[in-house]
Amino acid sequence: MAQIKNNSITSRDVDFTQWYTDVCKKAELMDYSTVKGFIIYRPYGYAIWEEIQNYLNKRFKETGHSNVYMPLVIPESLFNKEKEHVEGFAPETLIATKGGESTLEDRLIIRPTSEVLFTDHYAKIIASYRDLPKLYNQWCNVVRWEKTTRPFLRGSEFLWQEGHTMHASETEARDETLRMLDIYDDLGREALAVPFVKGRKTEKEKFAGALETYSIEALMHDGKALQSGTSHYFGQGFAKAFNVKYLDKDGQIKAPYQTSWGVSTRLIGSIIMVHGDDNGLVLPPVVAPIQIVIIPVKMNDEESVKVCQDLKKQLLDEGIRVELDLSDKSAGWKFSEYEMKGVPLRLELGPRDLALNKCVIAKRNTGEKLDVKLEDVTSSVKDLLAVVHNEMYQKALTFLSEHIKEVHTFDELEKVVNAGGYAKMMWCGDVACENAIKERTTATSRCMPFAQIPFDDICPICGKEAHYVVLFAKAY
RNA sequence: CGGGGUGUAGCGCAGGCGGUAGCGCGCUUGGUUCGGGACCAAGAGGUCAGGAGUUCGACUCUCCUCACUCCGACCA
Repeated sequence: MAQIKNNSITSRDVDFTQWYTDVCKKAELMDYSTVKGFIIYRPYGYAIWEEIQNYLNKRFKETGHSNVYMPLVIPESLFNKEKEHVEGFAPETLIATKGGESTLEDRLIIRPTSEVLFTDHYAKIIASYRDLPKLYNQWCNVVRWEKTTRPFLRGSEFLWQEGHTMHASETEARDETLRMLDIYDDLGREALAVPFVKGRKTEKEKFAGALETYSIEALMHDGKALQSGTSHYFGQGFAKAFNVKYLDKDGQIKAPYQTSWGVSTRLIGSIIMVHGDDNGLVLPPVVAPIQIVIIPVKMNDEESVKVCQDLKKQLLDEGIRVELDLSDKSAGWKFSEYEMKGVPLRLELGPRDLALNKCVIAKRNTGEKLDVKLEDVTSSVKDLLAVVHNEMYQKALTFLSEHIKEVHTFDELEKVVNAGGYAKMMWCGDVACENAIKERTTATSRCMPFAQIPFDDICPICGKEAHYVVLFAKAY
């Protein structure tokens, strides 16, 4: 009945950082490799990523995007064409300088992002307004030479998708930027059970080379924010730098308007830190590699094993990701193991259940155990998966709303960000105020939320007139 | 790049006075178990991170190097 104390992981409230690392490893999501900052995505962790891919690929294709694949390397000469972009990424590029025995004249940058490659390619394939829009996406890995690394949150290499699009009009490109941000928001609400704050980045925080950057921000259990996805509007900057042009209907040569957008395996970190507890991972059903695990309580009881196998087949037929664990570990060990791995539902079945023609289904998120008649298992499981998702989302949403607080003074802001959560502040728009906040509290501006409802006239930092509602928080 | 920490069996850790290494978990085999991380028995498993120095002798002392990890500055 009672939750067993799990000695193998650190408690969340004792040391959140250690808890996070413990979960990543003990739930078998990843392992460290021999190269710093490069992790091994183990099958269970990679499967979560595959479920995220499934969701997004469906949405991307519905909205007219095609998947492509670009090279891993970017010639340095090409990379240098867009100035702000270069300055933003130069400090963290990994560069290949040698091919075989010969030194490379034009060094090859391992892509940190692929704006350059896409734009260069677009210059070749776009000639007419009839060629627009171009809606491409790629799933790949990128490399950024990070100083400090943490599994899924910040790695020298990570997996992501990057969409890159070209449009004939500014309006269309701006719409695209926001449409994709909405899809990310849907991903959070419908699949990850993670509520995001959507908004625009300040000048200081926006992407190198973009005119505008929008982001989805999630709030972790320890009160720190995590930028979980971004969508950028580039205007014609890259297009002009890379000489992308087309002949419009009116006979004029024009440069197209560009966007890019991406989410990465960082989302896995966000799932872990939003939903996890002291017994380990808690996975939202939509992306859980195993949605329900069946555990026969008495291993060598032929009758219950047979019923378990029948139930497994029924669930499989309904498209539910089910696993039946017939290994010779004890039932208690299995309970703990699948809790650690965050499996949303567990079905227990033993002789005592069989006598009553029922089984027990336990919900990972609440620990509740329910008696379910054997003939109702399939329909109950479907319902329960939906219930678990909703409960997880609502819980996270409540936590988020309780951790957004309006502040009117610097002291209040400091108190809020130190306690964990977002300080909602009216801001003048001057980067000097952002810098002052960062210096004193280490918190940064996360975004200017779309719902801009002013609640004060002056910026508490400098005392000048305030124009924007901004959220500040300590962030990963 | 600055500051700390750790490197001994797959994992987590002991160890010492300088004399060539041990515990727990895990793993293998056999048996008994099975409703919240079962138990018994028998096994396998080690260039003590690397290099140099001191010494008759270094896993232990000295110096250097490397790796990983955590905290800051930078980023998804």
